[in-house]
Amino acid sequence: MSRKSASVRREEILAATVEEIESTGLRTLRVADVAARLGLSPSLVIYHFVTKEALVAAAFAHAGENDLYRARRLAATRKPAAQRLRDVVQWYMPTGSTRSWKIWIDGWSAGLFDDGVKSTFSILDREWKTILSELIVAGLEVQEFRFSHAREVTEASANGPTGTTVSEMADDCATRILAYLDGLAVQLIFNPESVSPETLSSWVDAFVARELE
Amino acid sequence: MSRKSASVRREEILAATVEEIESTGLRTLRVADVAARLGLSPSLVIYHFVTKEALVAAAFAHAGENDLYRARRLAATRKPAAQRLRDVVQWYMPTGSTRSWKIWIDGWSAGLFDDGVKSTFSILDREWKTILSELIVAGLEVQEFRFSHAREVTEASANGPTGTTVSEMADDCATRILAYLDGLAVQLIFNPESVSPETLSSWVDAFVARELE
DNA sequence: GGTTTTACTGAATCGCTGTTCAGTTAGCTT
DNA sequence: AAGCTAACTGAACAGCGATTCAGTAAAACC
Repeated sequence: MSRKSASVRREEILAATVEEIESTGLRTLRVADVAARLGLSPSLVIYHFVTKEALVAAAFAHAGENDLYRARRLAATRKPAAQRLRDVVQWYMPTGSTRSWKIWIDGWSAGLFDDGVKSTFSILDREWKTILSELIVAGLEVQEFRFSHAREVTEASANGPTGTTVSEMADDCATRILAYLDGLAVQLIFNPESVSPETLSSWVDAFVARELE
Repeated sequence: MSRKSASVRREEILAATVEEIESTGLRTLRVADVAARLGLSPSLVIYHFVTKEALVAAAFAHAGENDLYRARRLAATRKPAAQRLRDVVQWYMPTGSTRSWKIWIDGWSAGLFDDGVKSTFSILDREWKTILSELIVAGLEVQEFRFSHAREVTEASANGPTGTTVSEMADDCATRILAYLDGLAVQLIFNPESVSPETLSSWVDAFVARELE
């Protein structure tokens, strides 16, 4: 039987874990199933990750970083900022299969009462916000975006008109966009008949346009 | 030891289950803990609900119906439609404690791979949409709301301009509002430092205003 | 007051699954 | 080629927790 270096095996196991979570969910995740998926013994999984809890936490971080990696590449193109923003948003969206989204909903649930997972999600979320926020700022600088609306919203809030920098406003804007995307993903899973992927996509476009017109 | 009628006991057990889920989450929910919360034997819980899975499903439906009941009352006031819409939206929002929201995130996760729970959530979601949708239609009739924006969005979508009734448009509008609320709730839980309840509230107001200006 | 129904319990069961551990062997080093 | 390190396995363990079941006693009913 072929042996592999620890780092390679760990990667394989993480990938298998992610697949397993996506296909059957966290509730019924068994270490044995992850191992079986690779034709390995359950002991090996524990050998590499010490505990199931740690395995799960690592798997979420792994999946999250993968998505982020792709997003960062999309954000680093030479296209105009507006287009790059669109690309990144499209990538975040549950366009094709809702399958890949299920893992995040499962992850939220796990994060509710597990501080390790929770902080992983906080971090991933902030990374996404940073990507979007920077794209927004970039677009503002080249005047692809206005910001009329966001400014108005921010000034109406309790913060008061002073002390809100452009980047803070962009952060908030990113937060709103991501929130909308998350919420729509949930809708897509629980009421797929009421929202088709296409309408969903157009709604998101409209939302972004309203934020940055 | 005091005995109670089956229906009363069931209610008690459901309430206790909801509390238990809210405080420690679904992952670690044990029948024994629910029973202990009421000073009863675990066997009794099973006696009434046959299986843990059924108990959990019933608990979600129970909690959901409770929230809906309150929402319907808020929607049936004599206030102007705009105000009632506000009230219902505020009630849906995670204003005070995020605690009550955790159960829904847990519920989504459970619904991902449990068709019983999933359909419960579909139903609850449709109920919420109906409430909002009817309020929107009511507001339109009295011309408290315009609908300029929503019309424009709908016509831009793949459906084509024909065949979209007012009530369909209101439904879609409700879907978008609920999605935004769901997404913001998730944000509030995983990045409470980046969004205060107040700003969140103002964002929602702005969103609704944009939809119905 | 007796009988039946039905809420309720305690203890035992039983399956499941994460984890341990003693041992095996592939593959690198020298 | 010998030896060491580290990946890997199989079988056993262990604990948890849902479910069962035989039995108890409140109510409800007559």
